[in-house]
Amino acid sequence: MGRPVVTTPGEIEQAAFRLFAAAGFEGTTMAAIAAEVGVGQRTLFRYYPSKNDIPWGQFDQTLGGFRQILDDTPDDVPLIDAVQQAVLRFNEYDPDAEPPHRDRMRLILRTPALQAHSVLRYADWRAVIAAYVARRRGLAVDDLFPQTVAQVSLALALTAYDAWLDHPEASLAALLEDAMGALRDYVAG
Amino acid sequence: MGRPVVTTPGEIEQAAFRLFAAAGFEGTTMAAIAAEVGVGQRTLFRYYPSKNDIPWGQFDQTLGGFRQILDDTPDDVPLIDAVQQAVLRFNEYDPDAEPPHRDRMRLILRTPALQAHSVLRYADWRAVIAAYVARRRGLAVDDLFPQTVAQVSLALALTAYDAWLDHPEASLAALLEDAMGALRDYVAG
DNA sequence: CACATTAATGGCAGCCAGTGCCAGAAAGGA
DNA sequence: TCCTTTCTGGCACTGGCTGCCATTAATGTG
Repeated sequence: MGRPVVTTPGEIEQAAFRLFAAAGFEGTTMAAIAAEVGVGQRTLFRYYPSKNDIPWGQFDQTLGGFRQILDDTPDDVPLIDAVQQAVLRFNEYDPDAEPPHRDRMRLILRTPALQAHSVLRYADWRAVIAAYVARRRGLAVDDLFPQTVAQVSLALALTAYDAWLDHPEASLAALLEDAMGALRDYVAG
Repeated sequence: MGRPVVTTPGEIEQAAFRLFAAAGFEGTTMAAIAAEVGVGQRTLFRYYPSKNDIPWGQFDQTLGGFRQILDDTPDDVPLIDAVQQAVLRFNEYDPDAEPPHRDRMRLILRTPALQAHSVLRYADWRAVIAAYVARRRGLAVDDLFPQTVAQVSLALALTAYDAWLDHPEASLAALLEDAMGALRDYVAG
């Protein structure tokens, strides 16, 4: 029971993106978003801990799915393929869900304040990979190997995403493969 | 000519680190730092564009040296070795300069606000690597290969630094090598 | 020796994100 | 009807940061 909620994270997100599109991220104040939603500014901060978190939406909850994808992978799949495939599948979207996803990622990857804030979000994403790699190899999560794989996986994903923003005609999946290919070339010499 | 300056970036840095050590980064206000230096708060912001930039000190100027190291590398050195060696040399410090360097890096890598802010600084560092790789391979800086190498190099450096904070007995150089070794293992399968 | 010119200082007012506090609103249950 | 629960939103406040501008302290120049 108790007083019913007056809005939803989704509603806030939509209102916010509307304003971001019009005035940019920096040019949009929390007061303006609150007004657009028709809610008190104080309430806004109960739905999103910071302005920087709004573009990320429900990212945290999707990490469970990411973990699931990895756990569903048979252990006889080579580690690098397991991780690579999981990253690919985690970033698959319906064709009609792609344009908004791209807008969201453009905002996140090209707005300095969000670019900075993102590393705090990526940390959880990396932890999922590190935990999986540690289990597969019988290591501790903090060991150098799992940590390296997690960091490198993020590096590849970021590179692919960034290229995707400049080349919308290419598929994100293909770019992720290309980035992995570049890494193999680099290491092979 | 004109009015002489009343302080230096170095003096500010020292005062700031003194306060950070006592009250933590978040617990130290710009007003407190200004008072410690004996300077107006407004002046502080002319020396450092933001509180987050103080721990980075003169990092920007060191990038010239990084570029130099790469440019001085003979082109017949395999690309991966050239980059790896440059990263190693860029992070070499006198034995007596190491403890403060470690404190600085601990602050940067373990304080969320600084961790976030750092990506904006890393961007310049990555650009140095990307530019070098692009030249060596006759590619554009924006191409996937140079960007991937730059991102991955940063991933390795961050992994090594993070491990270094937990294992002061190990040398940073050794950890960088280990991270590279982990990457080779990972890619080799 | 005045007197410009130049360049840095620092105070002040103000913006914006974010927080603690608390009174009040709106639901369900006894 | 009253009580409990839960969410709301206003208010005051902190802290980073900026624009504006008068002031200060140097270095020329006549």
